[in-house]
Amino acid sequence: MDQVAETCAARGLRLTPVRRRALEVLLESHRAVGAYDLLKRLDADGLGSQPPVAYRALDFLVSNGFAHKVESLNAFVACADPVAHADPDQSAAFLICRDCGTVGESIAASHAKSVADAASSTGFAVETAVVEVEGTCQNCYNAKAGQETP
Amino acid sequence: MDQVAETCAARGLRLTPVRRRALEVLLESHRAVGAYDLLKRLDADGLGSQPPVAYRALDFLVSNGFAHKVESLNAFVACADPVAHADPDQSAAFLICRDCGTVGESIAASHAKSVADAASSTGFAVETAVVEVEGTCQNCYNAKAGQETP
DNA sequence: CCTAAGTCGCAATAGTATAACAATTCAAGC
DNA sequence: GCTTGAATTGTTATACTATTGCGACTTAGG
Repeated sequence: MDQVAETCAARGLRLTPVRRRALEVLLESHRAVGAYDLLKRLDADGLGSQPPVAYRALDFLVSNGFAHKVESLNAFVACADPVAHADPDQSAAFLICRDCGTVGESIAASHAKSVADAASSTGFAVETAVVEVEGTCQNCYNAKAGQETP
Repeated sequence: MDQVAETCAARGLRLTPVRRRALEVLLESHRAVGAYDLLKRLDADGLGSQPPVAYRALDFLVSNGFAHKVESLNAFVACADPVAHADPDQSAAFLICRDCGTVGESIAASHAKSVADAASSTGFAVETAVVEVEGTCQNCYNAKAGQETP
């Protein structure tokens, strides 16, 4: 959060109350947040109640690399390392747990990059790469294994 | 198309008129097709006019590995090789051109697989992997290069 | 036959996202 | 301070994507 504030200052971006609060919400919930869930939170804080409020804040965060959209959930997460993703619209890779809903940005860069490289080598000019893996995280997997015939 | 018909017969799946026509539409347009675009086509053929008609057909095609959903477009494409994707919900990788809209299933298997493997090695139980690269395909890239200062 | 699973037709509704435009705020230069 | 232009916000309306629920019907298998 402080990182982001600094980055904004450095780049002359305006981290307005709505945008700041939106990022806080994403950071607090370690899962993907839908635009309308975010909107509820913003509305509760008196920061606006109409869809464009949420979408504009999210657009800002995403296009400046502070958050990502998880396409397969139609939802958004805070970026794990805003500084590394200095470039807007940079690629990331996500592990999405279907049981607990957490979204990890773990295997990230290397694989997103290798995919992008492979695409480039076929003459395709890459703009963004989306890599999303859905399944069960280790915690939930263990938990389920423990439950069977208890 | 014939392949799919055979596969359905072999697996005891019912390739009904709506489903067959839906697959034809996907195959004919070498781009991603939205559910409502598909619905228009089906309606024109008197095969139904309500959203569930399209979504049910698409569900059938996707869950049997005859088509894929392109998450970043909220649209669907026919699977390039239905037989290879014998497993339902199998992974694929797409190259999506922002200029001409074509969706290629090119760099596919190897990368989707390596991503899935990497996830597995961290203890994550993979169910599906989504790999989508957006950018400009070679054709469009060359076309644009030719256009500059004509 | 008959029955159970799968499919279809239809109506309603839920969820996601954008367009358009007026009003306001802000930072910077004069 | 004042002006000006760009960015941001407020608001309304609307478009697009997707699912739920239920009753009717078809179909394969007993």
